[in-house]
Amino acid sequence: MTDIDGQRLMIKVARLYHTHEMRQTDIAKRLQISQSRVSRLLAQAEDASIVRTVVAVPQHVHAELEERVESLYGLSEVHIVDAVSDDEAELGKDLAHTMAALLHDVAFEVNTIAVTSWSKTLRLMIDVMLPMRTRCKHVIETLGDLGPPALQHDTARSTQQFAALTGAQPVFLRTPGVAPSPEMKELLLSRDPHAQKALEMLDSVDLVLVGIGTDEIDTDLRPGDNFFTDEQFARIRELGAAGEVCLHFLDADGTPIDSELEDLIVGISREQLKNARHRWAVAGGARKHRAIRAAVAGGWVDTLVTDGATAQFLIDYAPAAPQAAVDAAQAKGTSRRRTPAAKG
Amino acid sequence: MTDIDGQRLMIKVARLYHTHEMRQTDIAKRLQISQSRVSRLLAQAEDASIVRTVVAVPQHVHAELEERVESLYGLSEVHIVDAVSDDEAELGKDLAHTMAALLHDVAFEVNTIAVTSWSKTLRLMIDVMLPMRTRCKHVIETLGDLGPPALQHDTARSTQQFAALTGAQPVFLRTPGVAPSPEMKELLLSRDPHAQKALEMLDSVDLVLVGIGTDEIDTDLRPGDNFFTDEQFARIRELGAAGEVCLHFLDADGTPIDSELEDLIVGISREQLKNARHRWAVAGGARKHRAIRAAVAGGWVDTLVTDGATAQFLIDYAPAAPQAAVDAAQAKGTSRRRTPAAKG
DNA sequence: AAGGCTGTAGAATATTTATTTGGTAGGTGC
DNA sequence: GCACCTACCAAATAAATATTCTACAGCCTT
Repeated sequence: MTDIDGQRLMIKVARLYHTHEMRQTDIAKRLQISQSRVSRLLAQAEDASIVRTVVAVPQHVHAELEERVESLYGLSEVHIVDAVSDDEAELGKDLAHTMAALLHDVAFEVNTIAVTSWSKTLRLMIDVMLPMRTRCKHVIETLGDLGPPALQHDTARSTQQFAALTGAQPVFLRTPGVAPSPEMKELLLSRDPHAQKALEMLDSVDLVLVGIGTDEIDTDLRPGDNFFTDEQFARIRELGAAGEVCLHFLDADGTPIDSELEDLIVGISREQLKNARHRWAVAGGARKHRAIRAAVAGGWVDTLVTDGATAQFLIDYAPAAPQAAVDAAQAKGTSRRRTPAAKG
Repeated sequence: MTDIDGQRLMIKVARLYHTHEMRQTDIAKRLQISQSRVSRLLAQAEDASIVRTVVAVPQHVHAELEERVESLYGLSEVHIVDAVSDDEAELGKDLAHTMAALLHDVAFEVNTIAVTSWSKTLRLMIDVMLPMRTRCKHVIETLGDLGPPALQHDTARSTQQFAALTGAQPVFLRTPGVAPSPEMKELLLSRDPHAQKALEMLDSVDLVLVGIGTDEIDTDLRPGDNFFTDEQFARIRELGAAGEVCLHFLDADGTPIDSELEDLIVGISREQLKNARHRWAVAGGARKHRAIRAAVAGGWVDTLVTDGATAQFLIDYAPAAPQAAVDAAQAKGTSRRRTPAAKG
């Protein structure tokens, strides 16, 4: 009682302040409490995310760039955030917020979402998301566990939270994401009906959210620590890897690279990925340019959230034959256009 | 150029302030501008609604009340705002914000929305809405013009803005909403192909947004001024009117009242209203209790946004035979449950 | 080219908000 | 009952933000 009562007060104060635009002192007077309490309640409300402020970038700001990338690579949507700086951390925040806003108003029906909580940007996105009212039933992880236990924990928590925010059931993949050997992979899976189920469910997802990785080992991950080793990375680079999507390595043009590494991954398969009705990626920053180009050129993604510099890179190094565009065009009609939405 | 450039700066500042949580002075230093300018840019961003703060009431706060109303009246969803006061103006604001938030994440596909911009609360809602990404094609007015030209203008502007916000095409009904006589109605319509088209389009709408009116004349409207006269209102009250939805008068239990007034209305018909896939109403306040009860008891609405006191009224005076519930139950399976969506 | 008009900027200042301080009331465990 | 919490207040103050005030740049007008 006392707790819900406190929450009531918090909401009331938040309402008076934000939607009725009253001053804190006036609210204090009206509710017979001190101004300091009003201030604190507002702070509480913020970090209980009862109050959330969104920065909605009006369309058209980058319309040109966006459309050029879209048509060059045959993407259905590109969203460019004009990053606040080149700093990776700050860029990440911007990307995350943009993706969150985007996700928040998907315009199509969604039953199943696959999410790569293993991506730093996507985890950040989940942290800044608001609850959404969807009909989503299941949120499935795209990959098994990677890296040290602390990271695994974070990842699981993010998946959990994402499910909570969408009102869906989380489906975890609590299995090593990279097995030491193909035999081990089979062995692990054979003993884990949950994982088997999860992998099966990845056959039909409406929306998959992925990050895009480079051909280098992530700083959060120790080589070999539940992940590929330095040697394996070296090997895959030799084979021409420019980046990866859900640990499927791609060459510079996005063609998937067949290697023994493929047989070690426990997670969404290439086919499953391509089968997903919508495939959204978020990634940016100079370090990832090549990888991003690979992912979009190969058609592994149909919606991209990135920064202006990356977009420019994509334009400068557009593929001669826009393979994905060809794919898309012959698959079905042609892609839907962006929502205008003006200002009054 | 200069304008879009200014906008860029505005957005950048908004980002730095809101998503990166920097102080104004730091932003000023970083961008080599004065703090006052930062403050002003932020203010600009607010009223260009590039920045919007939402107060999202967590679910469960009123879950009990809501569910009781839902089951007593067979509504698919009831949303209760804990109003900040009983004052009608303040209540209206709260209702409007809540409805806007709700609308912002509809979970179903929407092609056509019918909107009653003639309702004060709905106009307010439109003012506080953010742009939504939907697939909505058309936004149609549910009623012709009412009241003085100034009000007509506001209404048209609201419809226009609503369409812009949803990325849809507005379909206006620029015709008197109440004709002086049935003959005049026919005459007016026969000369107005636009209106005819609009009325036809109301045959299949996915979502209709309505207010709920009482059995008294609205203060914004002069009797007779493009509206019903005092006499007509007296007459319909005699016939037992408790309220109206889109000018269709209902008795205390929501049964529509047949009268000559029906033949004067230019707007969505009863049948069209009932045919709409989703019917959302927003209304509250003591003055409207009876009218709201009528509207929900008669099944004219399937989702209601209201205040706690009204909800309590609805419970206290629940219909003996929950007619709408019966309707709904036999029509199709049973209605979907609310989205939980928890907090991390 | 001078004079007015407008809009924008920064410096200074006023206002608002956040935090600290010191003190009281209620609750809890011992 | 007493020590020891916590939550709150009032008041004071620090910090942050909004709003002056003034200057000046651009641009008509004459």
